[in-house]
Amino acid sequence: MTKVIFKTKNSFLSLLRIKYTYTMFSNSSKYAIKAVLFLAVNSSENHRIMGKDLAAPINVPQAYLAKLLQELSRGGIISSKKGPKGGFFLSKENALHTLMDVVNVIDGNDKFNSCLLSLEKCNADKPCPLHDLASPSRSKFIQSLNQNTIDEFSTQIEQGKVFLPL
Amino acid sequence: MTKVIFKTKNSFLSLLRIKYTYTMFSNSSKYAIKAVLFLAVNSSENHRIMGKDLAAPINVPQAYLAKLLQELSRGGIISSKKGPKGGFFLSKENALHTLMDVVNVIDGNDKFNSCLLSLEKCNADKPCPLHDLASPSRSKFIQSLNQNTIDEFSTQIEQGKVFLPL
DNA sequence: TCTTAAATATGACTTTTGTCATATTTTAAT
DNA sequence: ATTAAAATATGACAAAAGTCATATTTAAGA
Ligand code: FES
Ligand code: FES
Repeated sequence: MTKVIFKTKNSFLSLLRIKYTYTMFSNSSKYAIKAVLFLAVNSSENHRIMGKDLAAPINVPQAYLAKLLQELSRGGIISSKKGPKGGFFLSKENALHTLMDVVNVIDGNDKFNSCLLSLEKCNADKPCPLHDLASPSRSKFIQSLNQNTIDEFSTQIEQGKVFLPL
Repeated sequence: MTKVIFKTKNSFLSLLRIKYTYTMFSNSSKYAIKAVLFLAVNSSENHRIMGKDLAAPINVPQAYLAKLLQELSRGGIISSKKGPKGGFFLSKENALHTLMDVVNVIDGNDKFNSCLLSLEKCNADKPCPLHDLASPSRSKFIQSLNQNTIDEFSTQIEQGKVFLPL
């Protein structure tokens, strides 16, 4: 028997969210990336966006997002202005960061550099059984997380080549 | 100031283990995969291996591994025999399972089929900004998790093409 | 049959991650 | 100056993942 308790609107909504999938990103990082990219496309120095207006379009719990935005702001990934007419935005310099910078701020550094199975560094000379299956593409993926700027991603979005997910 | 308390030998050892890296596998799944592959190479119907003799060579905490082995056994991924001279082993049929079967038993099903960023299914028609970077290789990887049998992996290990990590 | 060696079941506990709420600080506008 | 609207700091709490320990069950061998 499944027991469900409805406490608040948010906890109800969270039932609809799919959690904990194997994507190498923590939920927090995913949320943060979505927020940053949304800001990249929709905000600017003089068009700031409030936390609560950001939460809905990217489908992230408002209170949780608030916390993430604060971490991103502290980490220099996004900019903000307090008070009335305040909000969050991406400066030109902010947009030069990479997505790896985003996850480093949210989840800490050095999460991507080890073997799929072992505790050692991934090593082509003594590959684990999954190395050849995963490693070439994996390192390419990690490389673009490290190299492509947020600005580049937002250009792709503006050109309609890729889409910002809910 | 870092405060470290040494409680037991195992909790000391666990300090040496690298935890929580972004590899799409949970620690439990990684441990389970290592255990299964080790059994595939080193055990047979009439050469069973005890839990405690398995823990050391694959560098997994003994008590934790015990629990995983029990789940794997219940899930039909590995075989076991109780009592003196008992232990764990892989039958011929066991070895026909895939690594995806292993992680399904340990972490539950349907962990691999969603977009890196969104809650929707990954969708080539409306790709998220990371889709093209990750998806082609990712689906190939997932496909071989689903198709290659444990037997095939163990052959590769026996041929010295790949190695079982600590 | 008794003893002993093994897996099994069960669950307590810890750490990490995810979630939500609230008091404080800053600043624009009146 | 005062007010109100925003971010910020802080932390309580919940859920999931990881870790460890112990009592029970099964079966081999004396
Ligand atoms: S050695 Fe395991 S992924 Fe490279
Ligand atoms: S749409 Fe996001 S990974 Fe495919």
